[in-house]
Amino acid sequence: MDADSAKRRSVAHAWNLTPEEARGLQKTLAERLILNDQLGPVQTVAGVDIGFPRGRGITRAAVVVLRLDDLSVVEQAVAEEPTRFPYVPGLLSFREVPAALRALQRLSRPPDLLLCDGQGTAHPRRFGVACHLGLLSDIPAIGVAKSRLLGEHAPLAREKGAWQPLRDKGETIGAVLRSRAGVRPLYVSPGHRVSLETALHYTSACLGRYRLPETTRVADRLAGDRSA
DNA sequence: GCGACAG
DNA sequence: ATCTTGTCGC
Repeated sequence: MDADSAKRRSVAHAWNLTPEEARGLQKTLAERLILNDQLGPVQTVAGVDIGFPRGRGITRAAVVVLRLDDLSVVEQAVAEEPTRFPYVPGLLSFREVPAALRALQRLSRPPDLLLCDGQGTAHPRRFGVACHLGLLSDIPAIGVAKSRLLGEHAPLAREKGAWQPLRDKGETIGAVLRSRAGVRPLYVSPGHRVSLETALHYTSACLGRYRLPETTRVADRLAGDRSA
């Protein structure tokens, strides 16, 4: 094999996985997902985001827990780890999940719901980062991505709250949601223990004055450079 | 073979 | 994701 593929394989080896094996694992794990509502009363929602400070080879995961009723911050946690997997479209979770799980474990109490930065089922094998993190942590999870990985949808009305199903190969894999009038839509999809309808409901409930949910905005800052 | 491609 | 200031547009 050439030098590049050799390097990718060695990095992936930290997970004992080649990209091909990772795809196979996604298909296996996807069978265990719960895609209907199996969650209790939601009082706290956690925003999860990952950052890569100055390309220094480390992955920083930030988790911020907010109260659903007033979106005030309850608790936050950060975890850093050496980056052990390259960015490969469709395999994002293998890069972000390890640090995210560690940050979650540092919370004094698990949140009732996870709002992840990235896709849930709106993924080639229906197993985006929100599915991976939700399944491994066993916490209901929703994927809220800033851009599209795959799928098509009908034209979206310009006003806030407008949404359309996101489809791929004849199935609905998520939805595009206009979080603010005229802005680029959000790509919302179930991660684990949540239906699409419920995913849209809680994503809308976390919206404040900006395009992105407050949960991910706060987590963004923590995962960013100048903090921690 | 030629694009597309979460973060 | 990250590199980075001012600038075009509503």
